[in-house]
Amino acid sequence: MTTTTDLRLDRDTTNCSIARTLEVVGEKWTLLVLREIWYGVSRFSDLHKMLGCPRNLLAERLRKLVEHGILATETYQEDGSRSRSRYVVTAKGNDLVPAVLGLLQWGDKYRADPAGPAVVNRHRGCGAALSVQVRCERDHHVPAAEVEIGPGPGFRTKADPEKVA
Amino acid sequence: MTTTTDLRLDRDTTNCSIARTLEVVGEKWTLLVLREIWYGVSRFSDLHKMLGCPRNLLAERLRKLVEHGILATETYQEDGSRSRSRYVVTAKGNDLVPAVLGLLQWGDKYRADPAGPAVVNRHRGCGAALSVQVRCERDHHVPAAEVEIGPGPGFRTKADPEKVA
DNA sequence: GACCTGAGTACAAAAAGTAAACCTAGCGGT
DNA sequence: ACCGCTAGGTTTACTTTTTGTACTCAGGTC
Repeated sequence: MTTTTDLRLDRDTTNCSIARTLEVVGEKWTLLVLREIWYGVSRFSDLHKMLGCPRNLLAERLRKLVEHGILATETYQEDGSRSRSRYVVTAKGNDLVPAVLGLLQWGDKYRADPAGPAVVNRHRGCGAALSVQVRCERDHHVPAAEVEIGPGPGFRTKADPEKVA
Repeated sequence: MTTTTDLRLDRDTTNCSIARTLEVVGEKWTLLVLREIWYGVSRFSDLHKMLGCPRNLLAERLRKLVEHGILATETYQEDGSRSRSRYVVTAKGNDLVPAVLGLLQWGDKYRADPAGPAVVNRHRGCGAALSVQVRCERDHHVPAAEVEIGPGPGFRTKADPEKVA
């Protein structure tokens, strides 16, 4: 990853999509809660059992994820129990899959268990293993060294934070 | 994302590549430090200026990233100054690009500034815009709904954490 | 009416994050 | 030889989060 324009030092850093995403999912446990729900765990007590995190944090993280529309609650009722609610991932939540699989892929490569990864992801139907890739619109595979960062429409400088590029 | 085998409730969660990755880069500021360095900022004081984070945290995060081989230090010398060190991303660090661009892409989609994103990423040379995608080995584009999770070689159950699948 | 279970809330202690002051080389000027 | 400047950190005192555990609450079973 390199840069041609000098975004370096007078860039206004308040408009950053990475930071904005981390505001929502960057706290401890949040992405692991999502992991469990993707893996099929949906009830509060099961999530707590799997994660081993404090119950109040689990409640808070779930509340925030629901607030942001990443999770939704569904009510369900088992025979001989009262109705309860469970958590499911929305389409907005599913759009986090590439980012999270990116983290998973890095962990598989650099911090793997001696026995190998605990889970593998495949393309349902086709059965082939998955990878997360950076591609350009012309469908070239883009390695990190060929990523070029340039100012976008919302680019601002520190000197003049009103004016957009 | 769905699951066929029941990974749900008796899965041993201690072998997880997502969690392992977050142990290294999941603390506050860490991914933003990497962002700045990818954007071309490399000196301690410049990083501090751009991020506005506490200096001790910046020092600690840099130390941890270097320890894990995600960053490396280089010494350089400007005219009339003593030699100093700056931080550069290693190949191991660059392998985090897909994950971080995944976060950026989500932020661009759901939490964009009214004016648009501050930066855009392009394929150097070709000039086309980038996207992060999940693909299978047969090169199908895989939407979240078609991701199938199954036990991998390091899969263990809670009941019997010794035995791998 | 006593007891169980799922889904939380409440709270004290520990850890992490924050802000600002302080330290420490080397340089260049005098 | 001393002075002050600068880059790159440490230290310290304070605030906020996270942790672990205990408690509540509502509906259903016995």
